[in-house]
Amino acid sequence: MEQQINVLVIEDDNDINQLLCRIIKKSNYFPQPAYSGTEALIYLEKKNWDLVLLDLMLPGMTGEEILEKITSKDSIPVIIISAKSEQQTKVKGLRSGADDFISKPFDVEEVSARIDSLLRRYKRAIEAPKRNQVVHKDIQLDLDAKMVVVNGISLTLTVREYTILVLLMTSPNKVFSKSNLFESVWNEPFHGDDNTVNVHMSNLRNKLSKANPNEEYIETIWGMGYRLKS
Amino acid sequence: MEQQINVLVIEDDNDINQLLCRIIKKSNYFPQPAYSGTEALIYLEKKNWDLVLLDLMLPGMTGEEILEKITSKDSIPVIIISAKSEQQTKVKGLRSGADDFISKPFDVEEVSARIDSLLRRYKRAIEAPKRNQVVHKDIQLDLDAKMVVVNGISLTLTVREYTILVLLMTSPNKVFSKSNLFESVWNEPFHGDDNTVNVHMSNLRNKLSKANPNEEYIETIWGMGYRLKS
DNA sequence: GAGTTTTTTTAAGCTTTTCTTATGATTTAT
DNA sequence: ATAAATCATAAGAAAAGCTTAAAAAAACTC
Repeated sequence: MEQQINVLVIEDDNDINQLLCRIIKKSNYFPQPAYSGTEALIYLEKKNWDLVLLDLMLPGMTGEEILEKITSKDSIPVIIISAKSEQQTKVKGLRSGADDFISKPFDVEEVSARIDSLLRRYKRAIEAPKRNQVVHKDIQLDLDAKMVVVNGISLTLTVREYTILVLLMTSPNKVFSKSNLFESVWNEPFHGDDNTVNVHMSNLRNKLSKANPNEEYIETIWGMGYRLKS
Repeated sequence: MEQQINVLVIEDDNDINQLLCRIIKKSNYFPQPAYSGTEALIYLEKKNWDLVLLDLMLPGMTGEEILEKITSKDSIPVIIISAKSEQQTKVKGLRSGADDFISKPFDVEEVSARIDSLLRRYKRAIEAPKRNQVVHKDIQLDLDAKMVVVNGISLTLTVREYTILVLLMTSPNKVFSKSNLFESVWNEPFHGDDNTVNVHMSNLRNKLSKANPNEEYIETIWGMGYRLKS
């Protein structure tokens, strides 16, 4: 479920507005043109915007006023796009809360790159920190919560079972010999005639198949060890 | 306790580097000059930087390589400051992860404004999740007042109990091992056979359940640690 | 420095997990 | 086909981990 990214383009010149909208659409964002300050305000109220492109010379309301409205309320990223190219205007714009300032005439590629760059940083900011998850078939393994969900059912595994499952799931194709497994999970050398690993495997399989009887997750490779069944 | 803001200035020209450092100092940030790519890498390892100013033409290592190193690891904001002013270079820089691109010769005020603007957004990003109120079930935790209210009843916790509760509540899903907990709360290495954490947990649970006998807040994950019960 | 509070240690009882053992099943080799 | 090797599973003993109370030690308070 991808979130759509909305960009408000506030620019009275029809051609330039269209051009900007085209740039935005090409990057797979969703542009909304606004041709006056007052129109812009209506849109600003209505939606949650991810980015505003703002011309400074506008009918109805100056760009500076709009900028103030935006920055006083939210922290929506703003890029000013303006024909006023004096240093003073630039500095003032940036200091009043704009994130970038592009002078007209602008280079299409640069505008696109600056939009992407700003959204990249903004998205990183609002994105919830990603969960540390590993998935195989319908097994979901959360490494922070140390939680295992199979077929929608939450399992309570013991440490050994959990550690074995993590090991298998982080190398889904590898065959783990008993020696392998033992030394990784127990952190001590393996002495051949040991049934311990087998028992834990059996218990783990048992719990997994109780959560989903129609699926096999762990494969026995005779004489070699175990592996996730793919 | 104000956090100092560190800015790494990677620029081989001595005069320009000094000028940039002066701009930064004037805004009350802490500049660190680096005069080559290799020198920059050393600094990058050593500290947590809030911003990097990066010249593209460098001895030892190109700016592009440094940019890649930075963006591949962290998300430190980067402003490129370069004499290469072709559109292509700009776009490429921005697309490879830079947040801004300033062409030489630059205007001092504009550089300063762009630095402030970027840091403004960056700080907002990292400070946003730092709320002073944390809530879980009917536990309200005020980090400023260091007060805990459960079920409407104010609790008096000891420092240890309080710190443990804060830790649990700031990562509601995470399982904290005793080692985890001990090292976070006590700030010293954990030696396995220690019952201290257990005792504090018991006391904390005791106080919590006195405030609300009908609710369980802390879950024991056998052999793994503790976690907030959700 | 005596009294109070907090923290740590100790120890006993309890719960859960782990390991061992035993037996039966399955696969491979001859 | 039969023996040998390897694996699966159940059950119970042993070990490890957790809880809690209470005492000892340490850290504050006045």
